[in-house]
Amino acid sequence: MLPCENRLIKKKDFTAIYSSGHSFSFKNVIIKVKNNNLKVTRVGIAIGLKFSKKAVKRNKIKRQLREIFRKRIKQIKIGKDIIVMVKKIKAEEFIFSEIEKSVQKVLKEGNLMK
RNA sequence: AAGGUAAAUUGAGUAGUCGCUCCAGUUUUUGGAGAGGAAAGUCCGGACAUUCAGCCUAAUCUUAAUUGGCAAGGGUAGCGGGUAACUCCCGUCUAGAGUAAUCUAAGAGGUGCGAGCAGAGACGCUUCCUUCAGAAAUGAAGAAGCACCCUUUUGGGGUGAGCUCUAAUAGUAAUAUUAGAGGUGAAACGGCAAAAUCCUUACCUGAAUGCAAGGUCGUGUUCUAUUUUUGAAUAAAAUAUAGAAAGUGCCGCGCGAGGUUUUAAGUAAUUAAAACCCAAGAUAAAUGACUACUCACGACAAAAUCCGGCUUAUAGAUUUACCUUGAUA
RNA sequence: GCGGCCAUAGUUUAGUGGUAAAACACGGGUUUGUGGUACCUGGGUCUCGGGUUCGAUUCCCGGUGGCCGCC
Repeated sequence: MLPCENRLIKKKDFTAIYSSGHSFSFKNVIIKVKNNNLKVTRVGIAIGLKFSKKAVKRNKIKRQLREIFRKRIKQIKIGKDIIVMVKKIKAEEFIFSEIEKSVQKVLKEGNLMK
């Protein structure tokens, strides 16, 4: 789990990023980014019913994404708001290492790494 | 040994590193706790909260509120019991399925069950009608009284089972068994009731909405209306009250119809007593990742007010009781 | 989370236990030199699985998919 200051919580922030954020994607992972005028990076995760109808699967991918960003939070450029979304995934690709790789690629594409 | 029936338990484990939620301490890292048998579907029933509550009667007065009754609405439907309550559970009767263990059932009465004819009376008979076969005539199918015997032909008679009533015995009761009587003897015996009730009967019951119920504190933003003051000409500022929009803190929120063990009552569901125990409480919402070892190589699936049921999903493992068949003694 | 509703032809709707209906659309045919119009005609697993019933789109139970409301 991420520390409190690195979480993206408020509804306003989400709608702002959805409307005017830059988006990048690789395979099944999509990212939306916007500058905030703070000294921290904030990450929000959006997993809808469309990903899977089962709560277990949705919870699991949320946890895995959080773990990925927790490891990398200090490597990401400061002062960004990020939303992460995931499309439907086949059972074979539903593995931690696979998701980690694709997230890594997306972050490079968006030029977010230090 | 094989096959079957009924039920119960479990739902990978151990060690380490980093990280999350809550609690306690302490003052900057220390200790403890952290998803399920279905947490699910939301199909029922409660607890709890808010709002509403017709008529009569008695209690000094008042009230839905205490007593007794009615109306309206809702529920239940073999019989008996359990429970806070239930469409649940237990026991039992009847009917049906099975060699059996056992399983299934919403199982009161009336009205009703396509149209017409005969008939006292039709859901059944016949005809129309529908479907199938056929070139057609026509035949078959469209729920439902039986078996046997005698006589003999479009019929007549007898016996049994079945039906109704009465009595005795057993049982709290539904009911069962035995005995007797009655008419019927084929067209009136009997079937369907899941329409979850149009009417009746008996019994039970305030109703509606649901924790996004509801309560409370403060902050600050925007808009609208009103009042007062300043001010002056339609504008600005301040104060107070009310409403709306957006966002948010706290309570509700987990010690409870609670668990575990023992004893007692009961065929059982369950109840009573004693001892011990405290076991998630989040709010963009906590359980993940990595490493090592073991095996059966891990199914279905994750709390969101709480509890009792029902229903549906579920890999594998373990246990108990019973039944049938076969073998041996 | 709590509560409610719906599913019938390609689309929009009827259908209160007894042969699945209408409009538009679509396919085929006739008329026409061709097209339109007009006329004739065709196509349903009544969302899926059980149950009650002689008989179910309709009644009951369960699943699947979709939609809506709530400080």
